[in-house]
Order: sequence, then C-alpha cells, then structure tokens
Amino acid sequence: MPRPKLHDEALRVRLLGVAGALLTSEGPDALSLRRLATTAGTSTSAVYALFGGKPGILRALFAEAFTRFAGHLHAVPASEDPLGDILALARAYRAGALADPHRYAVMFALTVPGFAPTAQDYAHAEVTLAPLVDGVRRAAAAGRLRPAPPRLIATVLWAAMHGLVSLELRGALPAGIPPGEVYEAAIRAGLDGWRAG
Amino acid sequence: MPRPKLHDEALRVRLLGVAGALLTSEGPDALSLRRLATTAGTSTSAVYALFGGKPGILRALFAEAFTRFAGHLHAVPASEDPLGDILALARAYRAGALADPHRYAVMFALTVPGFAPTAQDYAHAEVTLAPLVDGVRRAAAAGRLRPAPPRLIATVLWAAMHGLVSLELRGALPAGIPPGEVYEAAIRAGLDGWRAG
DNA sequence: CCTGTTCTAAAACAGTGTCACGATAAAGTT
DNA sequence: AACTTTATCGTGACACTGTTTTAGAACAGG
Repeated sequence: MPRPKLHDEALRVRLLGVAGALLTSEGPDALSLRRLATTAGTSTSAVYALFGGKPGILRALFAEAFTRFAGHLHAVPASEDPLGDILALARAYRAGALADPHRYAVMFALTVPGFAPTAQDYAHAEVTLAPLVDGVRRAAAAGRLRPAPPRLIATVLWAAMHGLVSLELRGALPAGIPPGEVYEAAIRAGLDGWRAG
Repeated sequence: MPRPKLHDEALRVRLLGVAGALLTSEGPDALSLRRLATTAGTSTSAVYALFGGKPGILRALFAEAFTRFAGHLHAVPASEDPLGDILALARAYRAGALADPHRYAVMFALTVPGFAPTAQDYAHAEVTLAPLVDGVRRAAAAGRLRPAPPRLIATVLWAAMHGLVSLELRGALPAGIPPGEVYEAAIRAGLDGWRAG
C-alpha cells in the first residue's frame, strides 16, 4: 500500500559516508543536518528516520571511527619482539590520530548537546586496543615486563599515547620540542617504567 | 555629553563570574549569551562590548581556568623529596581536574565554533606547569632522574596525567580498574621510566 | 528648552536541531 | 476504471542559537 521506501539501508550508508567526509574535511561545525541532507540529496527527515537525530548520527560516526582506528592498529604485525611491537603500535596510534584529527576528536573530545558516549559505547570499542593488550601480554609472558595485569599496563600506555596525541592536536605542547620526539621519549620511558629487572 | 557607562569593568568581572558559575554547574551547553546576559541582569550587547562575542568570553574563561588550576598546583609545597613532590603534584593535578570537569574541558577539550585556543594562549598558560618542571629539575639535580631536559620529562609526565584524567572524565577507561589506582600506577611507572641508575 | 553625542536594550537576521502536518504514490477494493 | 486506504516523505513551523543593526534613552553644553 505505501509508497516505496527511500529511507533504506543504502541511504543510511550514503548519509554516513557524506557525514564522515564532511567531518573529516571541514570539521564538526560543518556537520549540520540541512547541509548533510542536501549534500546526500535527501531531506532532514531521512536523518531522523535512519539515525533518530543528530546525536544518532554522531554515535554512528563514533562507532565507525573506532573500527577504522582499530584497522590501523590491527595492521601492525606481531613479531617475536613484543617490546618492538608495542613501539610500532604506539607509532601507528599517533599516525592514525594525526591522519584524521576530527574523527579522533569525535572519539575522545567532541561532545554535542545530545550526544556523549556512554561507558557501554567505550566498552564496545575496547577491542580497538586489543593489539596493544596482546603485545603487553606477550611481553609479560616473555619476562620483559614486571608482573602486573596486562590490561593495567596497556591502559597506562594507552593513556600516555592519548595524552600526548591530544595535546599535540590541540597545539598545547610547549614550543621548541618536536612532538614526534616527545612521543618517542614518552613511549620508551613508559615502557622502561614497567620493564622487568 | 554621553550617558553614563554601564558596560564597565565591574560588569565585566560579574559576567565572567556568572559565566563561570553557569559553566561549572550546568556545563558548556548552558552557556548561552541570552541566559548569561539575563542572569547577570544586562543584555547581550554587554557581552559584545566587553568580550567581543562568545569566543571572547570563552577565551576569558580559558585563561581564568588556567590560573585557577595553577593555584592548585602551586599550593603543593616543595619538600626535600623531589620525587615525592612530583607524586603530590600529580595527585593535585587529578584532584583539580575532577573538582571542575567542565573547566578542565574548556582548557583541553571544548571547542566552540569561534574559539580554538592558539599556541600563544597555551604558551601564556605554561606557567601553570611550572611547579612540575621545577620538581623535575630538582629531582634531576639530586641525581634521581636520568640526565634529560627537565622540560621534556615534565611534558611527558604531564601528558600521562592529562591522558588518564581526560579518559577518566570521558568515561572511556576500561571497566573494572579503579581510575585512582591506574593513575597511581601510571605516575609511578612514568617516574620509574626516567629514574637514574 | 533644545541640540548633540554617546551608549544601551530591544528587535531583526541568518543559522541550528527538532517535529507536526499535509501532500504523495502505490496497492487493495469496489 | 474509479475510489479508498495507508504507509511514507518533503516542507514548513517552532524554539533556540550567535550576531548585527536600529531606534530610543540619558546626560552635558548652549
């Protein structure tokens, strides 16, 4: 009986793609529902039918950003030198964040009136850091790290990466120190802090 | 000839106070010019006359937040145990951030369409971390830390604190690990990573 | 009292997210 | 073939935002 559906799955992925492109290229301020709708060739109603509103599309972008980021980290191969792997993962982390700062902001900084990621959202995104936890676990198993819960060590290392990257993206790092070098020094010192022996 | 000025310095500090209260109690979304103006008993024009607009008042809040935060850190006394002082500074850092999350967000996370703090803004705010740099310098002078630029070590420690605190405030830390304990472990490991010998 | 100058509060403007409503288009029914 | 039914969708209205313009109010000097 009804008229044919236009607000279908295809439009959903198209909207998500347009939203991601808008976010990446011009930042979160450019992501208005009207502009998103006209760019995707539809109306704002579609966003409400498919995402429930602006917070909805932000949540979708949040989830998508984490899976993308996970891709960067999972691309790092696991070698027989777990400490070296952790270093490589740290470099991949920074590279992934710097490659798309606006997406990184959606993951960890941006909040919109209706959207603030819940603990469940982050729990679902915890698989992103699985390679790091695995690297720490392998290093601990090889006796290269102090006997402490791998998840704890991985969380501390992650926080160091995130802290430095987020300060760098904000332009808050003190002048005169190249961010890349601070980052390297931080990761090495962070690892040394957990080193066995 | 002219009529008496109402948009004077007194109104400026009053507006800043109201803005800060609004920010602290209800978050940045509650900080609208109309609400700010009516709460302060004036009109939106005052904000434009005294701050130039919304980005202006955000910039003022940004600066004020840093001086407040600096107060928390400068309240930590310098003892004869520099490493212990650094630990105390780290605890004060977390306590200061958790005491007023919205202000911390203005310093390091929040961005409004017209306001993104420049490198100069952060340079001017670098004195906030002076106690930390001083503690590191004293520890290095006492031979407790590896010979590395104190500013570098302090920046790395700061990034670890900021990373952990910002993840905690976002609710992004993995469940099951008390944030306070992760924080303690992170600072200790971060210090151990730079420890001499 | 009137003029002139300066300042201010209120209204206008362009933009936002959100939602109700009426138009639309196919299918089922006479 | 004409009509009703019914789910669907784009348009427009609403309340809000930051910003700018405008018209009036308040005082000093002539």
